[in-house]
Amino acid sequence: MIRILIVEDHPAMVEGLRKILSESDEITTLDVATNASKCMAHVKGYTYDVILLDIMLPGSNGLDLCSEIIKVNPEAKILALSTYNQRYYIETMLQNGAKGYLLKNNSKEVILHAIKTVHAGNTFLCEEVKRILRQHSDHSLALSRREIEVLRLIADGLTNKEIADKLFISPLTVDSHRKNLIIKLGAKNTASLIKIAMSEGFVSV
Amino acid sequence: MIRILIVEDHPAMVEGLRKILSESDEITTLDVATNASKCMAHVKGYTYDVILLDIMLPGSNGLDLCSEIIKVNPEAKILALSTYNQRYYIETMLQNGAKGYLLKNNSKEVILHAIKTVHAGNTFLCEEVKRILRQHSDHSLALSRREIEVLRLIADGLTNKEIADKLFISPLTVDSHRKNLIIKLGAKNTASLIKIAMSEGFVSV
DNA sequence: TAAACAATCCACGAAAAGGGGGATTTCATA
DNA sequence: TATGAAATCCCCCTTTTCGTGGATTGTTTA
Repeated sequence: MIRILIVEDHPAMVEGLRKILSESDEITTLDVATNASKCMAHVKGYTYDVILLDIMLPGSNGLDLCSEIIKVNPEAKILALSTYNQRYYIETMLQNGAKGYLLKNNSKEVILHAIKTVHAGNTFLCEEVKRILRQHSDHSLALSRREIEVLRLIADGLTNKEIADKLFISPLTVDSHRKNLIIKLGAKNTASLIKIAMSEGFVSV
Repeated sequence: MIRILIVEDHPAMVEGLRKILSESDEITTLDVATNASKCMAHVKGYTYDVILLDIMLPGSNGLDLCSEIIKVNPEAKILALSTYNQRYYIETMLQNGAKGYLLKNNSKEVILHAIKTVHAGNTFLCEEVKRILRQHSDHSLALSRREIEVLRLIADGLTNKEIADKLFISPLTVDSHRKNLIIKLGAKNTASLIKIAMSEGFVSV
């Protein structure tokens, strides 16, 4: 029996998952957590076979929560389940230790198959996610830590000078980062840079 | 018996809604549509008591679909059901004829109550949506048609001159729109303008 | 019908960003 | 230990945006 923890804050979604999971006699939904702290409380008290983890949670996000869970239990088999198909989310989730990434528009069959795959110790990515990861895997989309930091400050409306003051570096350095960001994300200027950054999930709404 | 059409493309969500609705003996789920064209086919062939309409649909969006449905049946009682709490979505949905707006994080009780309220001919907005509509209702967030048009072109990386050429107006006019947009949305510059615009839903990802 | 708003256009100067270079240091890792 | 990437800093010149002010012509609508 595969024992599941569902981490999800939409009641209707929880009902649906419960229903779908109950149709398989290999799977049982043991617990449901509707936010990060409840999730951690469950994870600290019990070892689940698979954790179904949503990305958007009230007051926190699944990306950080994933790291937290892995810190407590490095063996945890986390399957991300999200509406969001942003590349950054997918990559960060996998970097943070998730064993799979599943979009919510998948059928019940795919959902069940994903859970079984992850439980068996393998990685599961749904088709659309695979496609997204293939896309521009050539044109270097990998942003450095500092670049992401600068990017978010730009999105908040700070100028090169203001960012420089905040990070204790030269405005010229910030300008270099900005130019590199524009090139890396294939933007035309700062405006489209922000649009792309948000589409990819680097900057959250 | 309140006859429902669910327009939603996440199988698990559909299952959950079916389950929740089936718990009320006043409500029955007659049909499910997973995209806009299937929805229109259903709406043209039958008159539902309430239509539960998701905003994010494959290849189209609930905003336009709402107008389409109202065009076919001006009496349709549409209840928007969405993850998205962007002000623009809420306002546009209501302008386009929806009778209610419900966020997916609401409990089954609220969902059932919303359906009954809309069916009874009243408007239903969940608490968070009411709160969002109250916020900055003072500071004029209403953008004109032209402003939204210009805003989206700015987000795509076009300069004032390029936008001017595209819209057959003077670059100075575009500049005026840009400045007004920055003031109206309370941005510091174009970068933060785009971030806010996307957060509010004026520009989609 | 007057007021309010949308959409258009303008001027001037300051500030910021963009384009195209180049360079050094540090740090991880292959 | 050499290679490469990340992070830092620099120059020159052009283009674009920003901040301040305006003004006119329509079209709703209270």
